[in-house]
Amino acid sequence: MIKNESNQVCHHGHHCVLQVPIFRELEGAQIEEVSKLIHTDHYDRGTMIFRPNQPAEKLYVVNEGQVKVYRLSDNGKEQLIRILLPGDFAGELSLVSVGKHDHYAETLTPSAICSIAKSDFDQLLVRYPAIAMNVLHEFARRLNDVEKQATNNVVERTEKRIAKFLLDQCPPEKKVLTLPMNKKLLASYLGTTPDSLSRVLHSFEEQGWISLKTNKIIMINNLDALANI
Amino acid sequence: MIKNESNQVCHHGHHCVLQVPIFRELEGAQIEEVSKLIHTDHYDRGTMIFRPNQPAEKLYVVNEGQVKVYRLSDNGKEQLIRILLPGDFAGELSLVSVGKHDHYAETLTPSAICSIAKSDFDQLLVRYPAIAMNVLHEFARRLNDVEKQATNNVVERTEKRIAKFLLDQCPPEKKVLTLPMNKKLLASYLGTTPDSLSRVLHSFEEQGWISLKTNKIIMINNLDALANI
DNA sequence: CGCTGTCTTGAAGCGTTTCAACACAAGTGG
DNA sequence: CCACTTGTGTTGAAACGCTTCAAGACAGCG
Repeated sequence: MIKNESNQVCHHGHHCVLQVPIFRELEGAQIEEVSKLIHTDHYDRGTMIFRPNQPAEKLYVVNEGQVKVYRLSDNGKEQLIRILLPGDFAGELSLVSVGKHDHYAETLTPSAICSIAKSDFDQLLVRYPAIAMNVLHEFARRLNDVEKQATNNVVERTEKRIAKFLLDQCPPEKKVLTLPMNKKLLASYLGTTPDSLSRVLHSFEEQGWISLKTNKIIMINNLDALANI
Repeated sequence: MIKNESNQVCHHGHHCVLQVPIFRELEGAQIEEVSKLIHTDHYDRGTMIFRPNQPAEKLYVVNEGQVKVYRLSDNGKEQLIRILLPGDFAGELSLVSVGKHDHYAETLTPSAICSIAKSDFDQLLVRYPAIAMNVLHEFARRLNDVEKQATNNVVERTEKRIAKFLLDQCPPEKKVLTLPMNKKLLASYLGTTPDSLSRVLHSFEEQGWISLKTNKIIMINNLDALANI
């Protein structure tokens, strides 16, 4: 058992596999087998896991830490696609014939990341239908999320997108939320600029709907007002 | 064999199954089995296949025709998610636990659509890993498409998005493209308004980069100019 | 403590939408 | 087959929302 810089605990061997949701149904000897195919690496903060035009030959599963997946537009802007948390995976392009990544994956914190070669993973899927089903469900969930966000970003005003995000993130009954990333990234995720995001948040605060506690902690005072923007 | 209003041919029974890409590896008795679980319906133009808040209990596969899948934003705007062509499927939410649709699916032309109950489909996936793999690949491909378009819509200017779309649609060597939908829908797909789309297309024409032949046929005269906007 | 990067704030500018009015195309019924 | 109807496409002028840029405040981290 190892402790890395981010104070998260990492188990080697079998437990790595068990922690990953898509492998949750495995038992006994199966775990042994799967474990042999998986390789876990530890990365410092700010490490590039893969970049565009690199051959996509592995599937990556985040075990600990956070990884940002983003794209660079022609005009050089960074557009955040999503933040991977433990259990999330990336590199799904390696599952299809198009063999090149077209986005970046970069660690935000020190991270432990499992990787499986495409060929090995293909065999696992055939051998253990339960894994394939888990992956399928995860894909369906993500497909829905992305489609939802895509339409949102295009159709709704910036103010509304931000309000919606706050409501989504706000845990029920708690009314206090911690932003999962800094505001520069959040702005990119919401399809706006840090400048506009800052302006909107402060205007919400002026109206008394929220209170900005620290840079990453926000208190919601008026859920209804935010919902009705 | 039946001919419907759109002059497309529909085979009943086994052939319906064979036409669907995700079932392409099936043979002989397997086709028999799968065919029993699939029900094919014919719909007129403008029929709603499913709508939000309806329980999602079936997976739909388009056999013939076109189906538009869209969402309605709070402010009532229709945002096109995608157009389903023969072989494409919808209702993937029925694969995950969240049991409600949150978008609309409506036929654009007279269509033949296969449906499979969620429970039956689940069994098929477990029984025939090849089907699961096909679905997985299709999901990965779509996930990538949607993510790409989502970032595009947010980061790039309207002009550039439209130019990119034209280039994407333009068949290599042919330089003539037929729009897959009318301009109202296309505008929604590209995250803009019919007004703006019209303006941009006509400005492209004024510069000599394209020629608007009919409402749905466009000739590309200068690929490089469009690519370098 | 001082450096570096992030966050904030104002003023100016630009792209895009909106609205209304008209042209046009497609589909319907006499 | 033509006139009618309905919906889609076009065009201009005005208004709006958002980004941009620059400059300063602040926070995090060595």
